Amino acid sequence: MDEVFRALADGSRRSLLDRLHARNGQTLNELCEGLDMTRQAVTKHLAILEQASLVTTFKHGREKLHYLNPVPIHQIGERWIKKFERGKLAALSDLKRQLEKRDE
Amino acid sequence: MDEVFRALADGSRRSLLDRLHARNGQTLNELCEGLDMTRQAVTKHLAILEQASLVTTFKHGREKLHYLNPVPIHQIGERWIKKFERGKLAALSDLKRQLEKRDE
DNA sequence: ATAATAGGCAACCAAATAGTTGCATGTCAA
DNA sequence: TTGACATGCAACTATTTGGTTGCCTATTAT
Repeated sequence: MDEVFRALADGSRRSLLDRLHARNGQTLNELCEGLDMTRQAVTKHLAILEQASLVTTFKHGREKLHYLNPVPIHQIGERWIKKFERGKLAALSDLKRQLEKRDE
Repeated sequence: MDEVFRALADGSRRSLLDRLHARNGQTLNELCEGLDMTRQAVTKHLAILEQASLVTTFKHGREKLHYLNPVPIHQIGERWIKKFERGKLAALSDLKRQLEKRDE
């Protein structure tokens, strides 16, 4: 879980995930296109995404194909976001109360 | 959005959010209790959470009260996680297909 | 008034991060 | 078979990050 959060912390990596979400199974070079970064930098980002199991790769000849693994993102939604969704209204009313108290 | 992801990347910060989720409106010293970190380190983490609008603070005398702001977490769920939720099944079947192809 | 308490500020440090360049390897096509 | 293409590996660098220590300020309680 920690690795997933760390992987998602970087905007370049999130946009790589976006690209794969738009078109799954791209090669490294395809993923590099239009990015203001060297291929090696992209490789490193993809390695971090792979370590976090957000991306899975397959070798096809001399090409490396990158596929999105949707499971970890789903888990963050289920195990983390939803937990804070419960108690959201209570937290909001706590905040509101304090904001009003401030103006007394 | 970027600041929120960055803030969530650190485990100590996520556990501070957990603590506030368990009991809202804690002081700095309360949030420090039991943590293997100096008060100043905690202060820095809280500052990052505050910058990302995940936490809002109010001064009450010499104490500083910390309140959870549930909105950014909710937004990540809505704007980010849900986006990948759509297409999740397609991505999973892409993955499965490639895994099977590997064993040919 | 003064001591204790709650927190703030700034300088410093080590390790991690995001990026680079240069070169090597493996695969495909002419 | 040889050149072009796709990717891998390693060393190096600058910046960011997570943490520390030391001291200062503001508020409360005795």
